[in-house]
Amino acid sequence: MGRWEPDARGRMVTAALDLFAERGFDATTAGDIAARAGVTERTFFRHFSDKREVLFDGSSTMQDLVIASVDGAAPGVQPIDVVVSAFASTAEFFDGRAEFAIRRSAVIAASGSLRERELRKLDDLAAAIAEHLVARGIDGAAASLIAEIGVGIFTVAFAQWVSDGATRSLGAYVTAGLSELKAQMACADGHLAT
Amino acid sequence: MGRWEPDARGRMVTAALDLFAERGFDATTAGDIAARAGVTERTFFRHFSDKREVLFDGSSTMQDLVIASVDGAAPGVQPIDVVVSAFASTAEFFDGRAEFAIRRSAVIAASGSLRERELRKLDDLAAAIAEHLVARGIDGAAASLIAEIGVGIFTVAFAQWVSDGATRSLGAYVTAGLSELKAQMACADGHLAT
DNA sequence: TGTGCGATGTCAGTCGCTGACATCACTGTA
DNA sequence: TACAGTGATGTCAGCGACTGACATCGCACA
Repeated sequence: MGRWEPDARGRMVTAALDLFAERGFDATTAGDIAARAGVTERTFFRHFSDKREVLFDGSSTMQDLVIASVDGAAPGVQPIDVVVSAFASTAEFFDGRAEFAIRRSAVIAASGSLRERELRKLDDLAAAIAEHLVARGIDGAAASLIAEIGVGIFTVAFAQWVSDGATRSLGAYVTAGLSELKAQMACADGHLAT
Repeated sequence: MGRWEPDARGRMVTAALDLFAERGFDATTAGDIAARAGVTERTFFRHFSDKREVLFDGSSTMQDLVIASVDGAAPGVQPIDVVVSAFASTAEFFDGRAEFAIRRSAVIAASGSLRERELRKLDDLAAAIAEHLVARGIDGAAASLIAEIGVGIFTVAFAQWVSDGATRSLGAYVTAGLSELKAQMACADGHLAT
């Protein structure tokens, strides 16, 4: 896939993250990103379907990890544990990219437009999880609910992980979230609630 | 606030929903909506911050209902029950607008762009709920988690309510969702799971 | 009758995004 | 070595979303 200068795509991702952090998403033009990456605006849009997508280039990797974990779960495991374990399995991926993830997270949080795109990715992920839970024999409505709960736990866990500067593993926050939820539901489990 | 012809805003909402249903969101221009409503494109953008927002004109009403219910909950009630009851309290509002809600829901589901906006509104709602749970003395992390769970339950409940043609009250789906969740968490509660 | 004000219309312009077409760098083949 | 094929890139024209600036209209109130 070599071309003029190699890794045009990677240069665009870096340029975009830098520019969004410097000037903000709205004040950054697609042409600005392309120029800093040494390509044309048209080329930018050939690589990314829209201006936001440049920050979500690796999001399918996470989805693949989660889905693979769901599909690989042993039979008989409680569905909620299947999903939470699936999210916990992404910890290694994120722990190794903590610095990038934190910068990216700050940029996304600062833009309503980018937040919308992130929420959509999470919703797509929830739909995929539900689908694969159904394939495990779980009722459709229950599958959708469990998938949503899993995404909710992950979202809160991720925010805390970022907020704490990624000092502990993301996995710890995910499993703590499940314990917290069980406590809140007045289950016979650990008590972490306030 | 009467002007030339009264209720320009309402006319634009109706025109937009009709056009989106007929041609789809992407194939409808802001100018098309404005023309059918008898105003100018510029006027459309004075009433709505962007093309999508025309379908979310009443979304603050729902948020107000939920937040008021959270604030009005008796002290000592379990946080998860506070939130689920808050969502259940919107049932009357939606039951009375079932036809509109169903049409609107179909239009939104057909457009990725509109789905993103809806997800953002729900996320804003979750953030507001969490904030008001904190005001009730609940720990921040737990508040965020419970708010996310509440939104997840509501989302699934709403989808089922629409899917069933609004034959039963939305409230029934919301409370059933909570029972289902408790069952999934292996709590001492009703068993609705598969 | 006239004056103030808020809602609307008009116009020009930027930016996101796309289709169509030419061009460039590299690859394989004769 | 020369040449054709292929995929990524550059160029250009154009639509639609959105915005700022300014003129105008209709109503209320003195």
